[in-house]
Amino acid sequence: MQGSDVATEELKLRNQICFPLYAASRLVIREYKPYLDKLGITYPQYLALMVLWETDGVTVSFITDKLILNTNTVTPVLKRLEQMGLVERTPSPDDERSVIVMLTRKGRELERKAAEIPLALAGRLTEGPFSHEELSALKSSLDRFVAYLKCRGSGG
Amino acid sequence: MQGSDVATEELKLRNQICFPLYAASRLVIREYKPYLDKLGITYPQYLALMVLWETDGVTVSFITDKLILNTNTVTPVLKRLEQMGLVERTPSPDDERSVIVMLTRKGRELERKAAEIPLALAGRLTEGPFSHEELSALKSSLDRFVAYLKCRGSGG
DNA sequence: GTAATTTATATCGCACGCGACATAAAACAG
DNA sequence: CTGTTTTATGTCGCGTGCGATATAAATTAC
Repeated sequence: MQGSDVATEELKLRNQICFPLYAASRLVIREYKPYLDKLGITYPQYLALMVLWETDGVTVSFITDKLILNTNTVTPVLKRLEQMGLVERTPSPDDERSVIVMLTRKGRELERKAAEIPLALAGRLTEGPFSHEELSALKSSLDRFVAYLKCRGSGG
Repeated sequence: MQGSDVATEELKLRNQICFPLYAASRLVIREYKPYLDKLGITYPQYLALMVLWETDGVTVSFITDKLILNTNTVTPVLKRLEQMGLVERTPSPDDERSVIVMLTRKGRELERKAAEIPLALAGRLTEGPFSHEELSALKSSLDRFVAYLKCRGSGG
């Protein structure tokens, strides 16, 4: 009977990890919202811009790989960023199938305005009851979690 | 200069916690998909049903509180579950504003079919390079994370 | 008791997120 | 070189997720 209880507990534990992940993800994005609103962008748009701020002039598939998202999600995001005048999309001369995404001057300027965001978010977390060690361990586990689950999508 | 570096590192750490959360959430939901497809339901629909499997005959706001979602998200989910014949929505006799959500026989029967899901997901995680301690610590941190951020939404 | 306010739920619009499918260019097979 | 396959990107449809707003019932103010 006791062995069964332990198994049940482990089952509960692993089952319940999924909902906290789902809830935490939405809640943290909600923390970003007031700062992103000031820039007039959404969180996925911010993610795409962060990729470009680190490496400008990359293909769509480079961005989908970094964000672990499909083309059918990233393409509309990039089109909206283009409509806002933050990026430009041009076919690659090397491979006409590929599309090169480049920041405009306006897109590069937004990086400076966005610099306050990680500062502000870090402040919000240090206000809370989280030690540096706990956040470090959390990030480390999440990174391994993502690395493990990532490859199970398109063949691994 | 070194003090500044430490600050920069902390900033990076806390900034980068958000993306792993976002990615992990989507990737874990993707792991659920094949099992939920067999039941013909989505992950948010599964969450709503889990609330009802634990406590049947509750109000819409009870479900929104449990799932930390707004009415404008939960109502369409419940209407789809109603269209599938899994739940029934009836105005509360006590308070005509409230809507009581009850499982149908079909909705209760689905619980047994869904029992394999946590088993299967637990299997997938134990296959991976995650110790019981790590998963336990991850869940613990996420729960505190959610509890901390939850109250900052509608007044705390 | 009537008016103003709060509360529970729902509607609307927009932006994802993704499965299924389409299209066009590159690579490959013969 | 021509036909097939693969690859990169895009379109379409559906189901969230949420801000803004609507509606109706309960509560409160007076």
